[in-house]
Amino acid sequence: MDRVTMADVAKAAGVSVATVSYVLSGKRPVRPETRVAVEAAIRQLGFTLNSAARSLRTGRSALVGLVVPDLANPFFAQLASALQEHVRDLGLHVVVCNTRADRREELAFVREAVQQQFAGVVITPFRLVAKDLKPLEDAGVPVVVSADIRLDGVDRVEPEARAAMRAALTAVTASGRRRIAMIAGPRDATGGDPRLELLRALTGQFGTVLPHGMVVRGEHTREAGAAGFGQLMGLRHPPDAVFCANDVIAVGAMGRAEELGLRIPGDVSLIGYDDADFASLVRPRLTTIRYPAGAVGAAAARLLRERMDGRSVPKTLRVGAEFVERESV
Amino acid sequence: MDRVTMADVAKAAGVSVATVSYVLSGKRPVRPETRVAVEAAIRQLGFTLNSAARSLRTGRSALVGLVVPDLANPFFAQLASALQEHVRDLGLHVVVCNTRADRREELAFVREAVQQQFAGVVITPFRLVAKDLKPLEDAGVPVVVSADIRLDGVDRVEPEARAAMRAALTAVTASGRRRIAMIAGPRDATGGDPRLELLRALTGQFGTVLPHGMVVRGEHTREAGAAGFGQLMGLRHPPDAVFCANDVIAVGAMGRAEELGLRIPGDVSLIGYDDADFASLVRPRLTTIRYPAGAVGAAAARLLRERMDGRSVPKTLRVGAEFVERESV
DNA sequence: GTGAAAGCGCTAACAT
DNA sequence: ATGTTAGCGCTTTCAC
Repeated sequence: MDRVTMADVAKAAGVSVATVSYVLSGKRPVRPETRVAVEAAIRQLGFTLNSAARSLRTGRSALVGLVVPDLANPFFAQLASALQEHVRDLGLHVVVCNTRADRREELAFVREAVQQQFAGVVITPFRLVAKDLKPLEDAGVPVVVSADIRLDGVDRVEPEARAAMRAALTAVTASGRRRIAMIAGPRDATGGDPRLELLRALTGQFGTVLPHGMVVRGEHTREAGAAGFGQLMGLRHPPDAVFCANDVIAVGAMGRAEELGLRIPGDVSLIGYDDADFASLVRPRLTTIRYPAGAVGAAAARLLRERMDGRSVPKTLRVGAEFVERESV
Repeated sequence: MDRVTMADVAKAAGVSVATVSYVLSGKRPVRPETRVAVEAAIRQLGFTLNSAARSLRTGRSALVGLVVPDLANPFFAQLASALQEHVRDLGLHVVVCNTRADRREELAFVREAVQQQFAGVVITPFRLVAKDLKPLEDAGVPVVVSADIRLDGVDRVEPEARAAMRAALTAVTASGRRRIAMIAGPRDATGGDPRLELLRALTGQFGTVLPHGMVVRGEHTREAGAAGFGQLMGLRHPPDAVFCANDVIAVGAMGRAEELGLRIPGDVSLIGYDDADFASLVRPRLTTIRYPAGAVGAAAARLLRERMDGRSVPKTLRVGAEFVERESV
């Protein structure tokens, strides 16, 4: 019981392999009766296309790489889920690449994507810069960068978070807080930390500032969140409101607050980012800026498809972020 | 700037393509100096293997499919992460398949795996039965089933949860609870619900029973957890301890308890399963049976590798589950 | 509207 | 220890 090939189908249907191929691809007209015969043969023999052969011939695989710093972070898990769902219709599969925020792993996956002739790559670069993505462009692999950093010449999906951040600041200052701080991502991350930049840009409008001493940095982990929060609270003049680069960090901070006997939001307000699903589960429920992973996945899929359909000018899609007020402010 | 092929490398190194291939694969001895020359040429030309060509030739791709009911469930996200990490060393990539517990999607992915000649498949079947996996075996694709259900003839990784469940029951009965209930998975899920069977088998030893009326069923979602809990609490004689088929369900139940004004564990004990990372985040902290996703991923990778190395008799690996006592009992 | 045939870049006999 | 070569199954040009 060997593999069924197009040749088998062709023989069974009394046509040439070329015709079988064209019936499948629709790339040239086929007489209805021929089509029917071929389709019958396909069904009868249980033929399925060999994608390795197709890839070899066309120079493109049916794989989309998803490169993220932490697949276990619910935000990225949901992104993976959504992306997969959306590229399925295009007959594509999602290959996940967990880089653990490590630059070498990111680079390794970029190389893999070229080697495997991926149909596309969706990446949230963490320590990669624009030119690291160059090999992909050179190889003609469509790239979508999902991050709120400015990167030229590539398709991007980024949050539209200004209004949400403003709303957050409004809520924070309305509850009398003035000493704003942030637990941001690592200094050496790609693009610094755009969420920090946004916060900084906006604080001025609220009669406050975000002095350097009020910004601590770390990885996007609970541990870093705890450490950062501890650091902040050890200051001579500790903050009364702490923004976090994402919800994972915020949850770490919340844990440390409890250990320190600090009440949230009584003693200090805490604001997350992403609205990961545990955000509404922790106590107090985390007030956060929702960046919908599902919508991001959908946007990335759209960008990818447009590229594959021939668009050649870079495009960026904005996904709306939204202030979600719960109990931590 | 065309793609660099083995032929280019061979020419540059002054050898044949076969030699280049053998240098790469190590499948036959090569003189050191030859090897060096080839490696130099590879580096210099920036050659990378075309995996489509290799796959076409060998009849095997470098892809491992991970088929799960819900990629957004932290347990499966971590499994994906761990699996990827472990198969990387084998030069394999992980293709994720989110089936949303839908039998048709599960079947579709099994077909895909055959068509794409996957190097292996790790699957947590939800509505698939043994014979649905047959096409994979026929195609010679190594399969690892990750589930606590008995399936013959395939490699499996399953939890060793008896002791943990006994510990849970001990804790529950020690706090005076006797009216045990369970929110289990759907009746039509593959293998029924083994976690329910385990609980049922053990309750007898604790001087209690698990009558049919005390078992409600639903999907592995928060909504189903909430609904199931509500149903249980609407009983004439409601339970004073509720086991859940996983943590997602438990969290749903916890939410409904709050809406109902029921205190946990004051009025009713709640026990989860998995120890997803939000389990320690909810309040009260969820007491649960930890099934370590990372270890499951590692075990699956090991099984896969052994198969690829030639083992032909099915094998099952057990991963220890552990009772984690927190605040909900 | 259909067919014949040339490869895509590898691997693995089968030589030597 | 190395080289030659057939062919994996498809897509697509060129011919009819």
